[in-house]
This record gives sequence, structure tokens and C-alpha cells, in this order.
Amino acid sequence: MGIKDLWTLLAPFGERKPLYELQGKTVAIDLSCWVCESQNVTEYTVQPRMYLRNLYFRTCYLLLMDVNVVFVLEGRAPELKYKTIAARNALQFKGAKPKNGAKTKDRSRFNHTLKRCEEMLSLLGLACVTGEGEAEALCAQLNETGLVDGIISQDSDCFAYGARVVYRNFSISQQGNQAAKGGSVDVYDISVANERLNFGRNKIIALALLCGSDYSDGVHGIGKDSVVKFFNLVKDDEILQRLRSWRHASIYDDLEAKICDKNRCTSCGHSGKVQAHAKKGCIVCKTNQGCGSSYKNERLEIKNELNMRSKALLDPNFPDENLINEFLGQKSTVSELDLRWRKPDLANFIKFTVKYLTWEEIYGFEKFFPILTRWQLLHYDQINDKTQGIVSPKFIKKRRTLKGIASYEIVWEDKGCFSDLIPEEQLEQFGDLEKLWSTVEPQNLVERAFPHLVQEFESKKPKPKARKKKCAVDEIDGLLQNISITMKSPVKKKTRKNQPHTLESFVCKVSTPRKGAPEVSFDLDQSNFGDEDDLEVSDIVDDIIKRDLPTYVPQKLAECSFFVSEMIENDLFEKTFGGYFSSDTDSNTVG
DNA sequence: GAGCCTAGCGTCCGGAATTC
DNA sequence: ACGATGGAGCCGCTAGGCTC
DNA sequence: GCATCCCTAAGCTCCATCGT
DNA sequence: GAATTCCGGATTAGGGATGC
Repeated sequence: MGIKDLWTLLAPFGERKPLYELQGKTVAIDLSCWVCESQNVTEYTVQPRMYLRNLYFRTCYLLLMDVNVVFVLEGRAPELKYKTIAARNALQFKGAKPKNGAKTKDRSRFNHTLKRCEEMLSLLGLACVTGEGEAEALCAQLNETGLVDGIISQDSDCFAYGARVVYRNFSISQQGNQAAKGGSVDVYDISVANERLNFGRNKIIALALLCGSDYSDGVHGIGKDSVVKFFNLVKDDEILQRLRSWRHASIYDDLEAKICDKNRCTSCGHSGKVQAHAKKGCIVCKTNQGCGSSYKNERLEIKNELNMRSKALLDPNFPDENLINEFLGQKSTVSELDLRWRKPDLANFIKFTVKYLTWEEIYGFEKFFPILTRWQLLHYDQINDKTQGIVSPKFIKKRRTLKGIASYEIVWEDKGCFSDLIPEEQLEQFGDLEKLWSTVEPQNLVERAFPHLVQEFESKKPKPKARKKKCAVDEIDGLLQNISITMKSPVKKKTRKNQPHTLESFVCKVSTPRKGAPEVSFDLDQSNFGDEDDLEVSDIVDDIIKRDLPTYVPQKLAECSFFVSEMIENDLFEKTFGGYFSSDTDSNTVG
């Protein structure tokens, strides 16, 4: 699809990005690309309207992500493209033969498909734009004139039509390497390619002429490598004139004669044979043996261009001016776009999906309801008639966080617009009607549209208890004043899950009575400790180092083998308690 | 390609690899 | 009466297999 | 009854129960 | 070179099985 090998050449400039990068942007969508893509997924007979289903979910995704979308439909196909269209028809409707009389090379059937898409999009409140020619041509024009930030398309033709940014391989799938971010897209910015390789729109058209595109087969025997080599010699704005000059310019005859001249050295380009220059040198190069090699590359480049030229001129129409005009000619003039998102039509959408997607009414409602509520949140202040076709927020149920976005779960109620939409038995089967009427919306939108609801919800909700201040090590000093060491049985108390490493908990642990060991317990005023105390042995030791403890404290601690071994391991015991013990005492106690 | 359904995880820390 | 505790249920996210 | 070893889980919130 | 992201290993608490 598009210009042969162009995506390969542009690949180094493409970047896989998460879809949220499109947030706030305006994008033109080549609708036919999405339709073709979906139809290629499954056999037409298995799922004839996959394109509608995927179009719906993709569009919803973009709308809920705050992307302004402009769908562009195909106009009249250029004659140049009839051959491609016939081939595409065969592929798209595989398994379902066209009805009697249907032409295989026109778009009547495909246009019918696009019309159905347009109908569904209009139920979503979105307008489509139809160009006079190819959709990608209009998309590119919108992009070139700055009316949209980029184009979602699979078709590399866009660049030949003048597109600046193309989003390719659009996917909202939660799977793959961008799963966590929810969908991804390849971003191609032609200005980057132009900047780095002087590879612009004219060269892309030249590539289409030489290698082939939807409009032509290109020149037989010419591939992207030789074309790229040739492109390196010519500036972007000179390339098309250069191709035109192939047929008439006499310079090519001279170059051909020069290349074929057997009395010209292929290394330096001067008179004489390369072997002779190698032995006796070149007079012009002023060498006695060998010669310069500056002509070597130039000769290869000239040969490459002459080779391409000879192949191209076998086609009497080369270069095809119709094709150049197709890409460069301005077909439609669009000076402004109506980007307004109109009110989604819930009732007719449900009828539409029952008819074309065989969805149950309640499923259609479930899928469409969040679109309607989002539209309401975005446009609430602009809705004049607040009774028709909208719902009212009943209350905020709870706070939610979706993909890191702080949100509220809102329960809505119908003011009588949507009764009888869903058959009673489906409602009964569904059960939880509050769930059916709930949506999750970003907090900022809810606060803007329904501040009273937020106020009500926040005032009802009990404020979380203020956490106690984290206890810094230097604050322990005061706390330790309250410690009194007594000889009594330790209080057996089940430790809390994820209990912090408090001095108390540590001492309790090491003082677990063993046979023959004196029992030690610390009475500590626990109330002054914070919830998040996170003291480890090193913290405790640091603290002990800082102050003068009564002699008996380290002595008691020294009796705790666990504590001592920890400290020895960390080379802390000597530093800390060196002053309290003689070496004899040490050797008796430690170990 | 995208949704649906089901099942399972949910500690911290530090170094290596990758990206900017 | 109040706070601590434990447990059930839920939440947010990810993954895999299947269906539309 | 206690110590030791080995294995596994590690989210949050609400609510009922229990002890002080 | 700094910042960020991943991933494997470490840490901690708790529970169960086993042995003394």
C-alpha cells in the first residue's frame, strides 16, 4: 500500500510512541485504511462488519483520550489507480463474490462500506470530510496547511501528497511492548528525514516513479538501493527536473561516451588505461606510478544513473507527468475544518448496532454510555436544552484511578429520555442497574461540570487520619529518657504485620528468654513513636553511639547473642562499646 | 484488531541496560 | 466507647487464550 | 513448649469482632 | 554523564513441620 520501499527508507526516522502522545492533538484519519485493515483480519464470511466494530472502539478510545479526530473519506479514485483497486476489491471481499454486474475496478462497494462507517460516526457526533480524490491526498493537504497535527494512515502516499507527520501502525491493544501505556503508534516526521538526508516530498515522488506505487509499477529492474545512491547526488527540489532531463538532455550521451571510452582511466578519469597508470603513472596526476582515485566513485555514480536512465527510457511515458500531477496538484481547497463534537445519539446508535453488529441493546448501551457522559462533561455549559438526549449525574460513588488518572465513579440517572431503549428481560438479566448507569470520569472534568457533586462527595467522606510525624533518629533521644529496664517476663504480643523496626520491637526480639539467660525487657512510651518508624539495627547503633548510656545498657545488650553477632558482622561492636568492655570481657561475652 | 473472560499479583533495593 | 486486629472483598494492573 | 528450618507473600478498604 | 527502566535477588514477617 503506497510507494514501494518508502516505509523501509523512512524506518530509521520512525519512532514507536505510546498513544497518549496524541492527547490534545488534532489528527486526520484515512478511514479507508482502517476499513481495509479490519477486513484483512478475518474472512468476510466469518465477520462481515469487523470494520464497524473496530472503527467504533478505536474512535471511542481517541475521544475518551481527548484527541480531536477528522475522518477523511475517499472521493473519486484517479484512473491511475483502477488496477490497484481491482486487486484490493478481490482481497477485501474475499469469500463473498460481488453481486451480478458489480464492477471489479470501481469503488461502489467499498464506498457503500464507507457510507456505513460515516453513518455510525455521525451517531457518535462526528462529521466526516470527503475529498475530491484520494483520502490520503486530502489528509496530507490538511496536514500541510496546519489544520491537523498529523495523519493516521498506513499509506506512504501521504508523504508524496505533502504530509508532514504520519502515524502508522495505530493500535489500541493493551498487549505488546506499550501495553502498560495502552496502545501505541509509529510516528514519522518527514522534516526529520529531510533534515538528515535531504529526503523530501519531490524525492518521494521520484521514488514512486522509479520503484512503483499504487499508481504505477515503476521501472522494471530499479530498486531502492540504486535510487538512494542516485538521490545522494541531487537536491530534493531538483530531482523531478533531473528525471525529465533524462529523455532530452544531450549531456547523458556525452557521459555515456565518457564512461565507455576505453582510453580513459577508470581510477583518475584522465587519458590512458588504468593498468598503464598503475605501472607508469599519469601525466595529469603528475605521478610516476599509480594515479589518483577521485574518479572512481564519480564513475560508479554516473554509471548508476545511466543504468537507471536506460531502463526508465524503455517506457515512452517516463516520467509519467500524470502521476507527478496527481501528487503535486491541489485537488480540493479546505481553508477550515469543523471540529465540533456534536451530541452523540444513544437511541439511534443502539438501533444501528442491533442491525449491523447484532449487538444486544444492553451491550450497545454499555459501550455507548461512557461516550455520551464524556460528551456531556465536556459540553455541559453549552447544552441549552438540558432535558433532551442527556442524563443527569445522581451522585459520585467513589474515587478511582484509571491509568494513573485521578477519577470519580459517577452514577447517572435517566430523566426520561432513554426509557424503553433496552428490553426488560435484558435489564433483568443484567441485574446491577447502578453499575449499568455508572461511568468513570477524570476528576478535573467532573469538578468543572458538576462542582456541587464533588463538594457533596468530599464533605461526606471522612478525612483520612493525619499520620503521625515520622520519628527522626535524633528525636529518639528524648524518647529514650522514658526507657526503664526492669527484670520481668516479656509480654507476649503478636507482632503486627509489617511491623516497623522500632527499638522496642528489636529489643523484644533479642530479649526472648533463653535457658540460663537473664530476661530483659524495655518499657517504652510507645505513644511517641510514629507509624512509619523504620529504624534498623544500624539506626539504633548510630543513636547509641551518639550518647552516653548507663554502663548496664551495653552490658545487657552484650548478653544478646543475636545483637552482638549482627554488630560484629557490621564492625560496629568495637566502635560502639569498646569503652565499656575490657578485652577479657569481650572475649567472654562475644561469640 | 479489539473486547471479553479469567487468573494472578500486590515487599524493597541495587546493579545493569537503556535512553536522553 | 474506643481502638486494634483480622479477614473478606475489592481495586488496579498485567497476561493469556478465546471470541466477535 | 520451644527452637530451628523451610517456604511463601509482600496492594488497599471496609467492617465485624474482640479486648481494654 | 545523568536519568530512567527492568529485573533478579534480598529482606521481612508469618506459618507450618519437625526435632529436641
